[in-house]
Amino acid sequence: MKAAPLHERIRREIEARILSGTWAPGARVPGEIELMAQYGCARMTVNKALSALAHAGLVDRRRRAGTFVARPRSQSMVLEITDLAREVVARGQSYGWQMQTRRETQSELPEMPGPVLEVDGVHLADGTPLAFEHRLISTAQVPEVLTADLAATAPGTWLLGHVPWTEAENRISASAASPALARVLGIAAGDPCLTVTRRTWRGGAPVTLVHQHFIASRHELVARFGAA
Amino acid sequence: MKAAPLHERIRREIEARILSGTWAPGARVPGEIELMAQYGCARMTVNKALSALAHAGLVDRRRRAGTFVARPRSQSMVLEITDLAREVVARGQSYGWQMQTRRETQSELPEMPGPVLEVDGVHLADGTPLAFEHRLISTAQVPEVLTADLAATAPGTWLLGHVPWTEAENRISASAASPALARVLGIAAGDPCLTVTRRTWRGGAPVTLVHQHFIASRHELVARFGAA
DNA sequence: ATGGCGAATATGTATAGACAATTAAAGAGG
DNA sequence: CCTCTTTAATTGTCTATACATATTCGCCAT
Repeated sequence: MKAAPLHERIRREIEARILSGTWAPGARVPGEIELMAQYGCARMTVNKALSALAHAGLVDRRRRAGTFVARPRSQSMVLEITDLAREVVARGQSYGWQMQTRRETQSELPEMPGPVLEVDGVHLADGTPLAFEHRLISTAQVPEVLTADLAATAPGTWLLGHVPWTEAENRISASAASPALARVLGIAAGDPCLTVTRRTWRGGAPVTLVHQHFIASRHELVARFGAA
Repeated sequence: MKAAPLHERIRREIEARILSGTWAPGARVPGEIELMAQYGCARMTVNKALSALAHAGLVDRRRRAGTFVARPRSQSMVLEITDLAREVVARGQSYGWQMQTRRETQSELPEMPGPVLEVDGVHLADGTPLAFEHRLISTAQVPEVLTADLAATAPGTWLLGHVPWTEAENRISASAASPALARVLGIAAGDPCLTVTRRTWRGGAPVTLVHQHFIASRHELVARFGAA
């Protein structure tokens, strides 16, 4: 067995009763004093357990009123957007990156104004195209990127190892491949593509804006949440 | 101003220094004793701040070694999969649900065996089709669903208000509409669709399995993370 | 009934101290 | 130079206590 800390044990036992439905949404959870007596420990210990549950959104806590099982609201899930290179390798395929264009320019886009490095390229899995990527990187925010060898390392991979982000936004959509996109990916025009548009900021300032167009038949995004 | 608790203030100040790049990934964060002296508070207080940062993945803590700024790994984002009805209404459109078939049956699917309620239907936004949904709900896990009026309330909405989940998985992909799907959605066969397949479990037992096919031009998924 | 007001109560925050667990680093021995 | 052992630094957990803060409840006056 494992010697789980007490606050962890308390947390898990309460969690189990909530998830099993023993304590229905809206039901009252025993107060800190009560649990403290029940487990024979200090209030700080049960407080830590209950605070963790509140942070996870499993319970609502209100002063004077008490602690209650939260009613499920939205399925907020963790979507792990890992590095594409890592993801491909994890699937047992070989990863490749083919940079096509790279130029420094001045962006006029309202969502990312100023000097940018613009990079286009194709991600390959086992030598065949997987996705086309068009990316802008703010050189004002990330001047070091100008010295990076983005022909050897995909920009996403490079950024992941060098720049932390504070805010990010992903938009996921589907579209039919344009003739130009189809040519680059080696598919037929009109074939469905999964498009991911990702913007990241650091402290309010835009860092990068990327469009990735995946060949629909070769890629899907998987988001998981919960116990392993 | 706000009267932020001390541990919150400490957390935010450290967080700011990490995100601004003042403290680079791998750099050492002052130890608890040092911060304790710096802020003139008890160790539990700085511990709470640092623990929160560790929980959020911003720092790594190792006994004897110290606390270090974590190097960014994967962009793990929170993808809010809200209820479709709510989402449509939030966009200022009217929401509608049109159930098409409903039958109790025995599922042979390995990922969801046993007795299930099978529901097909179309989600409407402003009266026009937005997505087709095919759903299985385990009646062993959720017997109450048999008495729910799923013609009036979309099954997703009903489930969200009645059943908590412990584990869930989303798969997001793109595909071309089959003739049958195109007919139901009122689009042309071959038009791109965004497909979301969601499975949820409660304590290891499957609760529901749903396929949602969105008309690509009318819907995209948005995932956000970070400060408002 | 109704609306305001005070008091009881549950949570939130913080302190000071103690011991346990982990493990990097220094030192001892070969 | 390498390996094993010891040491010590640092985080992890827990206690017992105290006061702060928000909010519900009931009392009281209207």
